[in-house]
Amino acid sequence: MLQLPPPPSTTTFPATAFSPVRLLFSLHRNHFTLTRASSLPIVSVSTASGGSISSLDSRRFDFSPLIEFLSSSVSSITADTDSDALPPEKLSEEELTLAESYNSVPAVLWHSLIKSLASEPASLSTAAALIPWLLRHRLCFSSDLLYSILIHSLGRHRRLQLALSLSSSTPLSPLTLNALISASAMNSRPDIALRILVLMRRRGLLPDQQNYTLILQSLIHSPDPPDPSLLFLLSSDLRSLCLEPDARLLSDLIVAFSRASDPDGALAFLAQTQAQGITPKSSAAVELISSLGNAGRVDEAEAVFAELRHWGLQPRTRAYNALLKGYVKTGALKDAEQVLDEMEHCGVAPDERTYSLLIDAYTNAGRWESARILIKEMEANNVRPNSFVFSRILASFRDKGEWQRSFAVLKEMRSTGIHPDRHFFNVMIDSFGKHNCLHHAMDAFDQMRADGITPDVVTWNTLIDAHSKSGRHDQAMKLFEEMQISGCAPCTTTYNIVINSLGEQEKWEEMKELFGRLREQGLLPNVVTYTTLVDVYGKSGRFKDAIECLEMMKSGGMKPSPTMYHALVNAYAQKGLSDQAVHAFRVMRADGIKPSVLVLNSLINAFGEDRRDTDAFSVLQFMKQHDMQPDVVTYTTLMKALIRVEKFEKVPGVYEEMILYGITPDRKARAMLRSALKYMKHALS
DNA sequence: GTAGGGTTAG
Repeated sequence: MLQLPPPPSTTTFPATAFSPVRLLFSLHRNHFTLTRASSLPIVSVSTASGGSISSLDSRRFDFSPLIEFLSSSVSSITADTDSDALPPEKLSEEELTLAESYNSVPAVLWHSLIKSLASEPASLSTAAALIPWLLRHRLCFSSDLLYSILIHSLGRHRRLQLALSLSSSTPLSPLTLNALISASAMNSRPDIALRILVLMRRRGLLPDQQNYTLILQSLIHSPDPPDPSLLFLLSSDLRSLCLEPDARLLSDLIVAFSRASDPDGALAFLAQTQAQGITPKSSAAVELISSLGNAGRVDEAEAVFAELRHWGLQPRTRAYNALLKGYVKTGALKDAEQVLDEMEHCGVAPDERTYSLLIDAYTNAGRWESARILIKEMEANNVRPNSFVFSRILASFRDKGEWQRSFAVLKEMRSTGIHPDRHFFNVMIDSFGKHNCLHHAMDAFDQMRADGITPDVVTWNTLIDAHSKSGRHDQAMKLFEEMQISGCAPCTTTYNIVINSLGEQEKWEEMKELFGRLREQGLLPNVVTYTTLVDVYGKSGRFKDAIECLEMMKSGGMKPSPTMYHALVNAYAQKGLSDQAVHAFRVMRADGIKPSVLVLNSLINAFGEDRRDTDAFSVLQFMKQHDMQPDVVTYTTLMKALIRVEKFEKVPGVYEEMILYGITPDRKARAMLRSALKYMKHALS
């Protein structure tokens, strides 16, 4: 039995509490909310303060015959599109009588019936069938309004695909398009929402302002940072709209650009906010400070932080943390320490993140003792350190090559009563692996499992790569098998690691087979996959195969990365094929990739190996002209080029220039100079 | 104005 409940006499609906079906009423006028406990959808109406619905108060409508009729004829209605066009007189007597009985149902009730039917998977098709039926019998008008209600409801119930497929059979009016935009945004597909928005604008239609907010919210709430191209599209569209965004929209824009690592975009909207006389939300300012800090732009981060006070807002822990992050990032330890002092001065309590950031800074600066003291201070202030801090410390030691300290970190951690988590173990295994201590890596792996932590795909990948990198390819393959037996599904990264391993062994057939298996598993090769292939083929002189992989990637719609071209240029360089290297370099630039010091170093190597020392030095000129800082590899490679053409006497000058530029020579650079001097002496004697 | 951080592959 499907019916509207009798109108309640008060706004508290005491009768419904005892009803066999539980109804929830919204407090808003003309707002329909419902939950159902029976198998049939219930339509309920809140009539808190009268209004258009109050005239219905004495009526009850039973929709169950209609729903029964629609659900039994759903297939014929949807399959036979002509039925929509049938005039009512050609329909059965039974249907006409049925339609007749709903003559006096007001539009709002039809709307809520559509909503409630669309909220349940079982009655979705009935909802879709109801609309043409209503139109056919002229019981309710404005087809696009009805469809937009249905689309909205589908969007709200995570049925975006259905909403989109519905749009193909619906006239795309501003109403339905707006509904589709909102449904896409609510289902975390800002990309689709934006596509529809662009479509609307091309037709000269104005999207609802609310939709911009929805799209932005969807971009902001996604776990990944917002796609810069989507943000660009959205903001240029907003500009062309010539409308003043409201405070919320502006703050969301600042947050979105900050999260997309585009502080300039965020700053532009901050300026606009202030120009409109609006104070931005402090959460937006915090995101901006954090983004500026990440980019190493601490001065500007400080300025925004100062603005916060200027707006009359008292910075809280989060704002301080954002500022602190910038100082830690740029290694400004003194400033970082001052933040903590100022927090204390202003009575703002540091939290776990505040301490973590500072501990991170101390560890990066090699001040392990200071970090330890801070951990103690943290405990004293009842802020519990967690596995995160220790993972960071561990990673810092790993990057410094101080893998031996892993044991001390683990000990310290355990003494603080913190259990290492999976993340911590993964970093630890990686640290041992990167420094060729496979026994320790395996011990950590065993320890992890003994602690009841199941290795994840990162754990296995790290282990497999560690073995492969130290030349134990067979062991790497064994672990790859073991991983799968344990029930851990390999990901694209796993395949990339194993493909690299096989490529280094020049096991081309097995490598191709694995590349095929990657796709069979429903995984997709990524830029790293293709770069790995280019790299291993290139290094063994199989340039034709390498180019083929590059083309395969491009035809797959993937943008080649700088690393990809670097692999190719490097491969040609090592074989002394300088013309080919130059060609690859040109293709790279044609693809819109800015040359990096890395790829230019390879180009220098290509010329050097091909005895074209003058060309090698012109690359150095190119670097200087384009404001790129040559590094120790640049100069070492140049010295090597000179030695190759036996211009030993020029080598010391290059070495001196390097030192003049403030570059510290490493072991290889010194060795290069020594061998030049040795040859010179030999030539003189 | 109640949310922000860590790990693997070229």
